[in-house]
Amino acid sequence: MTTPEQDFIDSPFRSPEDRLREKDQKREAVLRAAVRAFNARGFQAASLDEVAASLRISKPTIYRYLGNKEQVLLECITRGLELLQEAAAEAEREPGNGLTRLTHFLRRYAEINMDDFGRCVVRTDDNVLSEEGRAHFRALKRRIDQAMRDLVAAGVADGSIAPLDVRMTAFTLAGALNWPGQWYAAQGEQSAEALAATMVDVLVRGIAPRS
Amino acid sequence: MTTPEQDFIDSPFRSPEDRLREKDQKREAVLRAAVRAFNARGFQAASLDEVAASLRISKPTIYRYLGNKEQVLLECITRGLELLQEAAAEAEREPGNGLTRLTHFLRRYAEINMDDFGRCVVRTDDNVLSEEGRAHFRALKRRIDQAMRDLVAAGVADGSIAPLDVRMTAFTLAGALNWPGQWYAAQGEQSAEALAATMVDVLVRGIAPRS
DNA sequence: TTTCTTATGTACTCATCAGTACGTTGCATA
DNA sequence: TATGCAACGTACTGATGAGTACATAAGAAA
Repeated sequence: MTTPEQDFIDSPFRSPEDRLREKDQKREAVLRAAVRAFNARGFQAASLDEVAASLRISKPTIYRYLGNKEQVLLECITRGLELLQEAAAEAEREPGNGLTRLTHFLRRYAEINMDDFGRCVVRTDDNVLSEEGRAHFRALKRRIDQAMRDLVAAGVADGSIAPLDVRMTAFTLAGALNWPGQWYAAQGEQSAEALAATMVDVLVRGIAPRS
Repeated sequence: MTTPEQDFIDSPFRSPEDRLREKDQKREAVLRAAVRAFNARGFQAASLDEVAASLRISKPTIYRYLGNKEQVLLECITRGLELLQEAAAEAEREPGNGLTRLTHFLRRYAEINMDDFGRCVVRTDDNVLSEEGRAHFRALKRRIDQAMRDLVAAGVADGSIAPLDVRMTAFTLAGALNWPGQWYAAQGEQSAEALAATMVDVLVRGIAPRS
């Protein structure tokens, strides 16, 4: 953005950089199609032939851009977990007390779980992965879990959160906000943001009336 | 139990009633083995050969006692949903205000979701089922969902629950309490009952401190 | 023009299962 | 004793799908 760029007309002749960008876009498209298929029919049931067909390409092309089926899944999962990681980092940087920061994080957490890659994280069961894949997956999830616990602990420490068991509280919150990933189909009614906000509100205030 | 019964020695010769009872027990054992396999590896990944091997029988024997693979799953799911249905009926009969009854139900709900058949309900995704299976499954789930909403609505009506959106609240509660089914492996630390009670407590009171 | 590389498709192999045909054994009944 | 039926197991069929070998086409480079 610092140097002025000349406008070229849309040419069928691609420069080396164009080729690279195209390659990236194709990789991205494959990932997108795969995560949709995985979410819609489950990892095991979704076939790579299916994914390929949805892009009107052939299966070996998928193998060109990503490795085997598990690697496709791992990439999807990693994407989702990176989004969560960013959200956690953001929450930690934020001003305000523990509860405020946690609330922000929870909202983002819920929203991400309704996004394609986030849903994939929530819907993927450990045991479809190889030993190494599982270890990788679990390590990343543990970091998110730890971030959630840290925020809860901070809130408990500064008094903005009730003196609850940190582990169990984080588990309960995460569970509640993971669930939409199993259900949300973007079919509408409410936007993901609105749904997330409402759920977080229920969790923060509880269902018992406040005097 | 009204007529006195003679004590027989354990004989290898079975009466017709014994045969029937044995048949039932075998059917039960198959179901148990199947639900464990489904929960452990997922419906699609778990093979009936596997289930059969775990009982040291052959696959056709499974087909003798239950129909095809989907019917085995449907039976497991139905079992779990029947447990939930009973819990709902019980909660409705109970004395006390809406919140009290809901709280009881939520605890049972969570406990059932950590039991074999309950876990199966939570972990089974619609889309592995046939059209009819899916319809059956959804209808049963809808009844549970409705019972949960009714209890929330009753609590809102009698003032024992804060004036929240009934649908979203039920969804949030159910989501939070479904989640342990994805994780709980009976490995211990806490009993299912203790875990359920703690989670319900967090949900009822919320995480924000009460003055 | 020849050759190398990149991108892609066709057409396989091989493994895994769901589901089944059919045999066997043993008890029960006629 | 003959016949029927209940309770299994062995050994298949057929489908599906992951992963691969190899051909091909088209541009880039030499």
